[in-house]
Amino acid sequence: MKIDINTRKKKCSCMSCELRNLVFSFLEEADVQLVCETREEKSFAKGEIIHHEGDMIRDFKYLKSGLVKLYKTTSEGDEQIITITRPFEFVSNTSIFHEEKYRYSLSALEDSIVCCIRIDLIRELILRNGKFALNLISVLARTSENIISLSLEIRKRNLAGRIAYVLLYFSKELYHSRIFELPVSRKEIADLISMSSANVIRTLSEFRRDGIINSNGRTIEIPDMNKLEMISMRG
Amino acid sequence: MKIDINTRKKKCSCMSCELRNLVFSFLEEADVQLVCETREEKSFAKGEIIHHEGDMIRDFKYLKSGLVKLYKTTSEGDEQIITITRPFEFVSNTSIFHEEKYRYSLSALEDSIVCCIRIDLIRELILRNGKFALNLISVLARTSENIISLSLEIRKRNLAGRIAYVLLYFSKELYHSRIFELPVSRKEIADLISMSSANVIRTLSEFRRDGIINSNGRTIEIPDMNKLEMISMRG
DNA sequence: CGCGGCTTTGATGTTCATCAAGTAAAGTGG
DNA sequence: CCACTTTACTTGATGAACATCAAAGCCGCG
Repeated sequence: MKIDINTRKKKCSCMSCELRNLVFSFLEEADVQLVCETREEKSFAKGEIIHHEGDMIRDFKYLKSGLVKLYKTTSEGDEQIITITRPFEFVSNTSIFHEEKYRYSLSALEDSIVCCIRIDLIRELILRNGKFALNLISVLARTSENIISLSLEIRKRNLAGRIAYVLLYFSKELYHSRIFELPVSRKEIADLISMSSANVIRTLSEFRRDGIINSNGRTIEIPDMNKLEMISMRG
Repeated sequence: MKIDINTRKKKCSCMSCELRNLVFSFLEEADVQLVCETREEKSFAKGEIIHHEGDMIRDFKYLKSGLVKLYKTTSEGDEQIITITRPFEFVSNTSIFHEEKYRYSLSALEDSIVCCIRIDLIRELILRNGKFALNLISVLARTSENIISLSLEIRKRNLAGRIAYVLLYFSKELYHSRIFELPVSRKEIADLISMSSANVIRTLSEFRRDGIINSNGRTIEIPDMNKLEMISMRG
């Protein structure tokens, strides 16, 4: 599905937005109105970059729909993927409150809609609404904790364990299904778990040969969760 | 230096505390007084555990002096060190605002003093003081970003690069000196960079043989920063 | 002074990266 | 729409990097 550049900015009602409960649950009606009027909703097609590391931070962004990856490009030019997240889990790069520029890049793995609210407005709301501030701290903390936790889970495993972990993550956390379409290339899995793409492919092939998964291109089926969980645990 | 258990709780004036500027710069005098009256200052000897993962969270903690490590114990029983920090950089595990129990353990690498403020009081201050909240968000975000950044720096390097990076971190960030005492065992370095302790030792020996460092037990001297930086960059 | 933990070094084998070569798939331009 | 180009994927072979195991020395502590 291609997205026309003219549809980049559109409006809907914030009052009924399902995400209002996540971040803006403690705002009064008037403030919700204020947010609603000044915000911009932007659509990004699969593969598009939402922001680059080094870009000036102007907006507080959260994901309304789609799937994104947060990543950093090393000086050698390869990507380190920090996290892959969906709406309701992802809010924003936490550096927005203490830095001028983004540390990490963000791009869309699926067609995505991002809601952008001026960071100045968020600051203002924090200043005058304690409940909003307290809730926001909690949401931001959760986002960071998820990233840290993911990194710990990955770094303690070997190649097979990492891949099993990632497949289970996609299956259980993102798609809630035993069958799903991988939203990423083999290379991107490699960039997420810090292994070579050749070995990611090899391991997926071995899983297929051993009946741990059925796969066809990016379609993955997990016939027996327990087997994969065993590999994830002992790897 | 041994610390008597009776000195665990002591008081000093918060008004003049150098850390007031970091976290409590936007409190009014009366609130600083309130914090000062209810807080507890606890001393921990080198090696003591400040809290275990799984402990109930009651306090907002920050480090007044000393050096601590934040870590997680895996189901196999080995430690993954998340970060090693000093005062002025470290504030607290960010899970305090959205979880009941600590996710990670914290222990003292050097004799340390931790200032403990009831989390309820911090919440109250957030609710009624927007500037305090905004500043706190910024400090918490910085803490998380440092952890994420460290993990990215480590995971993109090989063994020698990781060790060079860690030595430079100790030298430049923690001790601001070309000569310093390692605050951690070889095994703890291994737990920080996710490598085996035997290979950490081997690499340090090689660095010594090659004149990259001079070392005697835990004393490390870096005769030529550039050499180590070269290894850190290309590794 | 003897015990246990940390450190050190060597030998061995496993794991993983790299290189290369080929195939499939997907976009691109005429 | 087809030929072309590019990118993603796949597999095997090779070697480098790293873990593991083992034995010995050192040090601090009770």
